[in-house]
Amino acid sequence: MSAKSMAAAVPLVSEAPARSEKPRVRDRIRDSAADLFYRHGIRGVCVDAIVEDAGTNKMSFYRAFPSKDDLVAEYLKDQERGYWQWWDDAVAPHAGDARRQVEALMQAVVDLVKAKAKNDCGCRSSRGCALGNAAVEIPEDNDKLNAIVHDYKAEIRRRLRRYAREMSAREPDSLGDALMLLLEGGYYTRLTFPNNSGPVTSIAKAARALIDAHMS
Amino acid sequence: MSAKSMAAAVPLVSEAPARSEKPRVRDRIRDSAADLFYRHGIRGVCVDAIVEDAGTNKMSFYRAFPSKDDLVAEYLKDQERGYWQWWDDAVAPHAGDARRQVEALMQAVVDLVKAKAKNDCGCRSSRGCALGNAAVEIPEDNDKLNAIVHDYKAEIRRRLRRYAREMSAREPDSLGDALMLLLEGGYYTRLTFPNNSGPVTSIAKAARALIDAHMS
DNA sequence: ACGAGATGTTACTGACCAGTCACTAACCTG
DNA sequence: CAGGTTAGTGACTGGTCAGTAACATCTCGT
Repeated sequence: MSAKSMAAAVPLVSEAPARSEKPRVRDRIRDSAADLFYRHGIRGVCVDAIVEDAGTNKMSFYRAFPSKDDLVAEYLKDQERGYWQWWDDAVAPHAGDARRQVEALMQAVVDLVKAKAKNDCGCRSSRGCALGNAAVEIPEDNDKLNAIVHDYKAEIRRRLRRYAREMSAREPDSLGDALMLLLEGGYYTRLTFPNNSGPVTSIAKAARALIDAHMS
Repeated sequence: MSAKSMAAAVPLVSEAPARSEKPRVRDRIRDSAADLFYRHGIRGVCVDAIVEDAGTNKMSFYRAFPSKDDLVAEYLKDQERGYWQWWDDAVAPHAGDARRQVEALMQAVVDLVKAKAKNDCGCRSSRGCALGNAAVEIPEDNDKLNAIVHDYKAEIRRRLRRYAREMSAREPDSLGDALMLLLEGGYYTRLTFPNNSGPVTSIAKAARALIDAHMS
């Protein structure tokens, strides 16, 4: 946790580079979990599979996380953080121009889909939205996890409605919601159209048409 | 399966109506499974829970279904059949007018959302699309179940593109795909906006705007 | 009333899975 | 080098779950 221990992870002298510096167990677990949860679903991945993938063991897991659910919560929050990072990067070049920001966002979705696999920004896309998919699996009485997903989706809605307002659209809330439907539909359909030819490839064009319709 | 056994389910004379004719075990299992799978997800419902809800026992279950997976396959196909029924009913009043058919379909989605709970046609909506949600849970190596979901989504896409073509839209495939994104987004967001105020309430308006944009 | 097919009961197997325990080994820091 | 921290091992508990076996009962058409 301390700055000192962080520095210690960096080799002071060049050493046998056979295997790069092994990160802390906790981080390896998080990385493995992110990968496995995303690909196989949360209920489809057991703790043993995670620790095996992370090259560690169950005791180290439970020393780092009180329970599997706590790891899931961290996974969801990590995915959310990464998503907002990706979002902000996509819209940053057009600050002050809400319309261009939305268009850049939608184009970024298309680019993500057309990218080979996991790309630099750490965003996975081949199975759509990690948080949305989690909503299918989280039991309804799990308030903690459901709240994470709900807050995240509510923030998406809030942002898109704000863009619509900023571009002075007619009925900005309707436009914002419509854009959200496109976006969510894009993620959802990735589950069954994992190739680069699914309906999501039309999302940028559709968004432009929708915006035009609200800019009389 | 035979016509004779079907007829036997219909009482020939009026009889004690205390409890309506108890359907065959197999059908009760299917009904319970449909309800539980939809509400809690497929991996979240065990065989014991299904047979208890159906008022039967595990042996009768395995006499009627070779495995849980076979029940899941039937569940998915049942849901699909019910969905097309609902779809066809929604568009039937506007046969020959593709644009009105799409508009009626989207309005039917809104109506479904605004309906209190499960409605007459047997369509459930509070947790979105049963088939789409299943796609989150089905392991990638389960070709049989994945094929069911894929074919279903491909048919949605095919139909919407056909409507777009029939209404002589510009770039009909793009319009069809855009409509599909709206539709799928509507289902997906139902998971996290289960009330009647989610983005899906804007779907009919959004669809009209999109169609307009393709009808210059 | 009878037989056959449909259904129920109980108990079981084997696999999986979350979480724990006692103990050991490596490593960093002072 | 001492003592704390971090990580690894293997065995274990208690629970869940899919699927099966043997046997008992019910129902319905004839």
